[in-house]
This record gives sequence, C-alpha cells and structure tokens, in this order.
Amino acid sequence: MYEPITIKDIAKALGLSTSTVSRALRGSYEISAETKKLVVEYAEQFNYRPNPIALSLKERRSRSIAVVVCEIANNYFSQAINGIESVAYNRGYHVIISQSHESYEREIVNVEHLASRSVDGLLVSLSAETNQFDHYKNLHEKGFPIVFFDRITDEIETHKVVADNYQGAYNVTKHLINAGYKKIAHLTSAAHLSISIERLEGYKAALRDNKIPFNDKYVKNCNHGGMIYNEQEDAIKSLLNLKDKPDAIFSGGDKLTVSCLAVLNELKVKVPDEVALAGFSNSPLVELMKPGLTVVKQPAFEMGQTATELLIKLIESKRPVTEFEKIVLQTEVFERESSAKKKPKKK
Amino acid sequence: MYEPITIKDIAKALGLSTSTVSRALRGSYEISAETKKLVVEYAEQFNYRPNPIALSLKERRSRSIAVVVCEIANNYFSQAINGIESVAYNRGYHVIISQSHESYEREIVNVEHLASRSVDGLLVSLSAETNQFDHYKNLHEKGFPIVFFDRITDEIETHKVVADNYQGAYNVTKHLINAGYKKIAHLTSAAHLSISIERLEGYKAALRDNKIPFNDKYVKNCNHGGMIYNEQEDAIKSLLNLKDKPDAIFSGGDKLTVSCLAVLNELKVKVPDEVALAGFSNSPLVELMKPGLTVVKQPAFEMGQTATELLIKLIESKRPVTEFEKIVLQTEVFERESSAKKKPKKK
DNA sequence: TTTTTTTACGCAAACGATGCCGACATCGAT
DNA sequence: ATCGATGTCGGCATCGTTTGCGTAAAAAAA
Repeated sequence: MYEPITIKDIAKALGLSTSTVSRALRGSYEISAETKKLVVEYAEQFNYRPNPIALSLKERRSRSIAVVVCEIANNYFSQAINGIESVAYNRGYHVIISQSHESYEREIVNVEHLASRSVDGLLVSLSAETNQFDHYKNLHEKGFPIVFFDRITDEIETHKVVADNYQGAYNVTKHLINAGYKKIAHLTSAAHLSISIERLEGYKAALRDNKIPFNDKYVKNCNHGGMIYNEQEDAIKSLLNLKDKPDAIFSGGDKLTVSCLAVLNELKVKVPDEVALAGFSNSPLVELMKPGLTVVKQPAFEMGQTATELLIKLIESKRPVTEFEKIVLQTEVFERESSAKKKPKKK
Repeated sequence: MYEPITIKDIAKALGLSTSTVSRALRGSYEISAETKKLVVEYAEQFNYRPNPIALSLKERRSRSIAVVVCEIANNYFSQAINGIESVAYNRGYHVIISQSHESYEREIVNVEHLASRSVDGLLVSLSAETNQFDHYKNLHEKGFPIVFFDRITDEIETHKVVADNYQGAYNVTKHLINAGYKKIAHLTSAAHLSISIERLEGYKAALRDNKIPFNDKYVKNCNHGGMIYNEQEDAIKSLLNLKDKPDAIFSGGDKLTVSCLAVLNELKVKVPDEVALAGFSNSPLVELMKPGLTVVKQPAFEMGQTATELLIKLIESKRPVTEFEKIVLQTEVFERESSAKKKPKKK
C-alpha cells in the first residue's frame, strides 16, 4: 500500500543516523556541507515529506483548527468559512469543519471528538439548541483556545467576534418604518441565542424611537433556527391570522428570511403590498428574487478572518491569556423591492 | 496549558503498567475484573480520552478523509458535503474540507498538504483549471485511496460517482425545445471538464433528435466555472449580440445559471419572453426567483454519500483494489416560469 | 506434594521525528 | 607530545499507545 519515505529510510540508505538526517534537513550548523547536500538531494529525489502526525505527537500540536457551525449550506457560514480558511491557510493551519445541524447533542459530540488532542483550537458559532456550555467551559478552563463568533455566549470569557446585530436590526426596522410600515412583526431564531436577543433589542429600540408600541404577539421564535420548514410556516401563518395582521415582517436569519418569502408566495400573499419583508441574509441571490429582498448583510468573510486571527494568537501565545477582546463589525442594509414604500390603502 | 490525562498518568496513579491500563481499557480478557473496574472508573472520573494522534502514528491511519472541491459556497457542494459527512460520521471518520477556488495551483498545494499522511483518503471534484493529473496519479499509483465525484477524469482508474449529466442536459434541452424554443444557446464551464463535455453531448443529442442544427456560436465557455462575474457577463452579452440571437439559454452550472439570470435582469432582457433560461442548479432558492428558474437538480447528498462509502471501502480494504466502479445517479428537471411555453411572436 | 496450567500483569519495542548529550577525530596552541 | 577547542556525527530518550513475549503467583491437576 501507500508507504511514504521516512527519515529512517534516508538514514539507512545513506549510512547515517536519523538524527543526522533530521538535522541536515533542517539545516543545522552542526552538519557538514557535503552531508547536508547528500541528504537534501536524496530527500528531494524520493520526495520526502515529514510525517505530520509524528510531528504533532512530538510537538503536542496538530497545526489544525476546527470550526463548529450549524450548517455550511448557509451563505453566512460558508462565507465566514472562506474567511477562516484564508487566514488559516496563510498561517499554516488546517481547517476542520463540523456541523451541528442546530443540535445540542451533535455539537457536544463534535466538540469532544475534536478537542481531545486533534485540533489546537476551536472556532465556534453556537447551535440554536445550545443553552448549556459545560462542554466549552471544561475546555476553556484547561486553557484550550476557543473563539466564539456570530452566536456567542456571555458565560465564557474569551475572544468573541460578532456583527453589530443591534444596530443592524435597528437600521432595517427603521427602514421599514420610514417606508411607511407600522405593524412590523419579527420572526427570529431561538430566543436565548445572542443574535436573537440583540436583534430583538435593536428592533424594539427602533420601534420605541419612532413611537410605535411594541407588541409581543408580533414576535415569533423558530427554535430550530430555520432547519424545519414547518416551524417557519406555522409561525408565519399565525402572524397572518392575527386580528391585527402585521404589514411587514423583519426576520432574523438567513434561512428564516428566505423561507418567509417562500411561505408568503405559497399563500399568495403579495410582497410588499400586503406584507413587506426584510431580514438578515448573506445570500447573493436575494436580489434576483420576486420581489428582490431587502436584507441586512453581515461582513461574514471579515468575521471569519478576524476570529481566526484571534484564535491563532491565542494558540501561539506563550503565556495564558487573560485579557479578551470582543470585536463588533458593522452590518449593511441593502434596500430592495420587498420593502418598497407602502402604498396608501384603498379601502 | 491544556494537558489531557494519558494512559501513563493512570498507570502511575494506580501503580500499574501502561500495558495493563491499555488492556484494561480495551477490555482484554487477560486483565482481572477488579483491575479493569479500577482502571475504567479512574479513566471515567478523569475523563480520559485516547490521544488520536498517538493512535494515528501507531496504526498508520488518521481516521480522517479530505474532500477537495472548488467552493463550499455552492449549493451542490455543500449538499454533497452533507452527504459525505453523514456517512463519514457514522463510520468514525473526520472530514477535512479544502477548497481550490477553481485554481489548479491551490488544488495541488491542498492535495500535497493533505496526502502526505494526515488523511486516509481523498474525495475529489476537480477544479475548472485542472487538466493535468500528475498530483493524483502519483498518489494513486502508490495505492493512496482516491474517489472522484462530479468532476472526474478518465486518466485515473478509481471509483467515480457522477450525475447523469448527459441525460440531464438532454432532458432539459428537450424541455426547452418542447416549450417552443429553437435557438438554444449553451453556457458552460471550462470545455475540458467532464461535466462540460457530457452536458454538451446531451445538449447536442437533444438538438439532433429534434432536427435542430447545432450551432457552435451558441456555445460559450466560462473557463473559471463562474468564479468571475465578468466572464459570464461577457459571454452572455456576446450571445445576445449575435445576428441570430438565441431565444433560450441552457446553462451548465450552479453559479452560471444564477449569474445568467442576474445579467439578463441587469440588461433588462425579459425572461422567458425574450430569452428563456434553464440550467443545472441545486439551489433551493431558484423557485423564489423572478422568474422561477427551471433547473436540473443533481442528487448531491446521495452522490456525497455514495462517494464516501466507496472511499471508505477502499481505505479499509485489505488487498489492493483493482476493480473500480463508476456510479451514475439520475438528475431531475424542475420546470418553472423561466422556460414557460414560448408565446407566438407578434412581429 | 509436585507438576502443570491458568491467570494477571510487566517489559520493551514500535510508529516518525526531534534534541540533548556524549564521542570521536582533527587541528592549533602550548 | 599533550591539552583544549572545534567540527561532525551517533546514541538515546521522548511524545502516547498498542502488543508480543516473558514471568511470577495462584489455581488446578497429577
């Protein structure tokens, strides 16, 4: 089968010791020029590559980091992963991706599996189901490097990278208000998630600043973060069945935004005439939709990059780190037809 | 820092040898019930996890496989990866994802990096730039397990998993013809890619079977597989500038299909009235577009699953494998407005 | 009681690479 | 001629785990 050449093979072939070969390959000054040349050329010829696993065992590090997200088939995360990869690649780290599919159990299994020794650090965006953090706390207390991004928790003190969810939600809600909508509903993920909380706050603040009363019947949570279509469907239907039907929906998630449009289309509810729509999404396809969707876009790529830089700093730090940063990046609102100015009602 | 407990620690604490601990943990019959209990309980208490790196070094395998694709931010690939992950996870394998971004060089670097010893096998979908395969041939000749999926090559004899691109292209072209379109252009990726070749053949066959002459001016290649928006834009513009302008476009790729619609919208070309559109895509969002897109969908998840099963079979095979399978899965056409029946021209 | 068998465990090598330390030869200086 | 310095290399331990082999003590058979 597949048997790569080792340092031993070279040593044997050249009548040297493994230590000499090792040193020759790393250009140690203790090795004569001729021996070096001999070894290096032989290694070149037989395409010698140091065994990364042996190195990992020796150096007690694997030069790989893991990222734990709920779904890579989500534009925000695939963009973030591109950012992660770009930094990791340049710094000589492998990236291992694992998906929780919004399941608490899967998340635990993945993290345990990864952490034992096979990765040097973790980049985490919490699953929608997760509201306990012992599996991270244990690791973190032992000094294992973890950086949270996007969906974070206050319960663990480490570096964090987030979008300004509050401001993003505020801006898009305000945009809806400015466009003439007054009865704005909010469709969001599990209530305990950091992003849900912040976006809800931004939404509330925008209402407050514009003297629109907050109505908690207008807030619907999808606890599976958009994984289950029926959940969104039911939520939206119950919104539309309210006595005082909303005239706009602000949705707080990629999948939610899109499936919101799908449900409205299915129910033949006209967007934006009957109900306007705007929400968080990083999909490049939203502008092609019917109607083009107004979205808040997160700087996913940059978030991935920043989080990775912080993680590598953590990994390569000599001393235990006790000062942690929380980096907040700005979002951007893209206005499209789905939130076009409200037409005066002809009753 | 983070120092997990080892078998040695347990041995020292319990006054045993490492071999006894090791055997106790694996339930060897040579160890007395009491000692076993002692060791297992201690291990449990201190949350012992065998060091996967040490195991890899010993067993000369890492229980991880790598997948090399061009882009995870592509619905086809993210779905395929979900399939890969689902099988790998159940069989106890890690999945390492690396992206070539359609670059030949990146692909080589990634493959070399991965193959040396850190992964047990490779799942590959070729980048658009790749038309040389030495980096795979070298590995494959040494018995390194590789399975190709989606974008494959004839030059390497191993397991392969593909969609029935010929039939898919045939079906969707025929659908366009049946809808009344006669001047059907074809926008596709790099000409040398297996998927491009097969889809072109299917397209040609459908034309032939319906007595429509093939016009090579109607075929446009985007050599970067949709990575560069300008490339698609130029290709589509030049199609629209032909004396005998096509009345439909069949596109052969996720990104191409979508950016085709984007360009047409931008140019204010009405779809399908002026130009109809249909193409390969696995995006769940195409039905929400303006207009809803007619697409050929590949069984991405199943392809990922099948490829992974084959790869693991290859990895775990005792003997060198010489008999290889090529598995072809069927595609499905979803008809929507973008290829609605052609209206009679009012000239 | 003696011999054989069984039970239960330890020793050491191995996986690939690194690095400390020691060994030897050569050379210049005394 | 002897000593120390220098240059060049090998031996060995190490990382964590598994496993073949050896062996002591206990149990069973004689």
